[in-house]
Amino acid sequence: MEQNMSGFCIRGGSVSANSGSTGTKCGRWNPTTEQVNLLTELFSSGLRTPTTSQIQKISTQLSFYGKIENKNVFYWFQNHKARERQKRRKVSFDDDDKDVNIRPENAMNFSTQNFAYHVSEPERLTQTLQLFPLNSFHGESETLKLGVHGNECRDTTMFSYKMGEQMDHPPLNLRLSFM
Amino acid sequence: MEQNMSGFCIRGGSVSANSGSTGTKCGRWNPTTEQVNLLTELFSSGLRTPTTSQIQKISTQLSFYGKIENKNVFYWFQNHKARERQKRRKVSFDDDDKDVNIRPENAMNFSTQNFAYHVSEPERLTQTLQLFPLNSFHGESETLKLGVHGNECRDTTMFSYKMGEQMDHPPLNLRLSFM
DNA sequence: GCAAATTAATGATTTATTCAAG
DNA sequence: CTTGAATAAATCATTAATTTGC
Repeated sequence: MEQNMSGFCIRGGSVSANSGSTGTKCGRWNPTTEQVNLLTELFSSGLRTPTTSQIQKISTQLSFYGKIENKNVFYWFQNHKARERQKRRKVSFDDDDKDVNIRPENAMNFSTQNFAYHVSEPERLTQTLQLFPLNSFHGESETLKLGVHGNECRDTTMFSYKMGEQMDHPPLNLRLSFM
Repeated sequence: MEQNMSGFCIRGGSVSANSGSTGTKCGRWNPTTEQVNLLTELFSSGLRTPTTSQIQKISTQLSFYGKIENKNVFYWFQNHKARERQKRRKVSFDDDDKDVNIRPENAMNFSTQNFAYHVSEPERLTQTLQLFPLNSFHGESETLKLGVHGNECRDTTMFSYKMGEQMDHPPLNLRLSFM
C-alpha cells in the first residue's frame, strides 16, 4: 500500500512550511494536522498502546488525510506516551522550545551563600540570587501556599505548589546586575 | 465580583502613572522594570517552573524592588512560559529530517511539539473510528508487521507487535468530532 | 497637549489533561 | 476505577499603550 514514500514529506494542509527540505527525502512521516488531531483524540480517549488491529484500523482511517503507515501509528503512540510521561517527570526545567537550548549545565554554579537584603537601596549593585538550595533534601514538605495570606489581595486561591520530582533542578546561581 | 484587595489598593486616581514610582497601584501586581528584568534573566537562564523554595527566594529578592508576592512569581513563570511557547508555536515544525532510520530504538524522533495544535480546530467533521470490533476473537493471529515493506526508505524494521497484555483495552468506539 | 476610546499586554482564574497511588 | 498532584491550555480581567477628536 505504501509505495511512494516521496509523498510523505510535505503535506499541504496546515502543516507549516518546513522551510527548504522538501519532498525529496523520503525521510519520515509528517503527519497532517488532521491526523495529529485524530491521534490526539484517541490518546485523550484513553488509548495508549493500540493493538495491532487497532493500529491497522487507525492507519486506514487516517490514510484518508494523508499518507500514513501502520508503523507511524505505532510510533506515534509509543512516542506520545513516553513523552507525556517524561514531561510529567521532569517538569520543572523543561525548556520546551526546540530552538533554544538552554541547558542547565550552562548557567549553574552553586555556592551556599544566601543573600540577605536588609541593605538599603537598589541602586547600582550586583546581586546574586541563590536558587536551588541544593535539592538534597530538606525533609520539609516544600509545599507553599502561594496566595494564602488573607491579607493579600484575594487569595482564596490556594494552590499548594509542591515540588516533588522536579527537584532535579541543577543549582542555579545567577548573577544579576542592574546598572 | 469585587477585587477585595488589601491596603495597597487604590482604585482610580491617577491612572496613567507611568514608570518611575510604580509603587502602590492596585488591582493587580504591576512589576517594576527591575523585577521584570530579573525574572526574564532567570527565565533566560533556563528556569521554567520554579520550585516553591525558588519562588520564595525570588520573591524575597524582588521585593526589594517593589511589592511582590509569591504567587506573582508563580504566575509570571506560568504565563511567560506559556506565552513563549505560544509564540514559538507559530513557527514550529522543524522537521529535521536527515535521519531516516526509523527503528524502534531510535524512534523517539518526532517532536512532541508538532502536536502542538491541540484539538479543537475548526473543521466540521465527525468521524467514528471503529476499533475493536466487538467480537472478542477473530482467531486471527493479530500479529502485524508494522514496518515491513522493504520498499520503505530503509527500514526493514519489523516489529511484530503482538498484543498480549495490552489486550485489555475495552472495545473502543470513538466518536471524534472536530468542529 | 489631553483625555476618552480603543487596542495590546499581561496578570490572575478556571478548566482539562496526565500519571500515579490507593 | 477512583482520586490527588501538578501542571499547561484556555480564558477572564485589568492595566498600559496607542489612537483619535478636540
